Amino acid sequence: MKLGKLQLRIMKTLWDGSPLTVAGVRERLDGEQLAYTTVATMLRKMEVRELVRHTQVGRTFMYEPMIRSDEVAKSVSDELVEWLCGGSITGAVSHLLESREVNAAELDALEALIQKHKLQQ
Amino acid sequence: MKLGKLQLRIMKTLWDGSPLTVAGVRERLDGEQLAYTTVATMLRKMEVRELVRHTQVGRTFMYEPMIRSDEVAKSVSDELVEWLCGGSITGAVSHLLESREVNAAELDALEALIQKHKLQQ
DNA sequence: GACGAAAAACTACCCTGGTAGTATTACCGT
DNA sequence: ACGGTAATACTACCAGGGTAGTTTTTCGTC
Repeated sequence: MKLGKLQLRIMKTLWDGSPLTVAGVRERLDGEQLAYTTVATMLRKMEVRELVRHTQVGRTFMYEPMIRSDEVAKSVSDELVEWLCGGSITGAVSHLLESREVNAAELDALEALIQKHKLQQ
Repeated sequence: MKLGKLQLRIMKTLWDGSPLTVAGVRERLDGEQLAYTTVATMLRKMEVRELVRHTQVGRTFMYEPMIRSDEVAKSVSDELVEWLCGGSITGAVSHLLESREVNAAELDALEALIQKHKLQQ
């Protein structure tokens, strides 16, 4: 999948509510304001890669996402897990836990999460 | 931090044991064989970015990593967690669990992992 | 029908990763 | 001292992300 930073920001904007015009995407984008043409150019490039598609209303393009956020989340987290520790989930989670502060409440939440998954099996 | 694919492969090679010559890195690299000059060029580029450094022995360069693997792991996983779910660890782990098959043994391992962290607090 | 605003199209750059060919340098063995 | 080998240096190229200016089209309004 492999999205750039701006591409992801745009996708998030579209996932948040679409279809949107270029101007609509631009004004809803988080962070610094970009030139209109920057957003338009990026959307065109993303359409070539089939990340988004547009339909025309009058002379205006309405953009919509063509991939779901969970697909991207999966592919990115797959990549990370592969990257970080050769595909082992426990390895990945271990890394996550080691490398930052996790308070007791979060640990409890994680425990509950695992219990839930155990039941589902 | 932001390493490319080849850059990561090279870093892993160096983390695995350094210093190494260009030839040493090349032959230890996983995956397909690359041209000698490709590896050398990449190492030079990486030195500019201070990912590696070299010392000279005779006319030969010995390369060493300048960043630790856990620094990279942290920065990458930070980015992912931010990316995926705005910084929530449980959210990230939830994504990991949802998006792939996790067997009972792994769930047990995860549980143990969390217990261990609970004790450490 | 002319004009202005807004939209898209086109074009141009820069940067970095990746890949590798060619040139140069330096050492070593005979 | 010379030739070969192996090392680095230099150069070039492609792709894709990111940024934005300029040009063209089109539509609505006076």
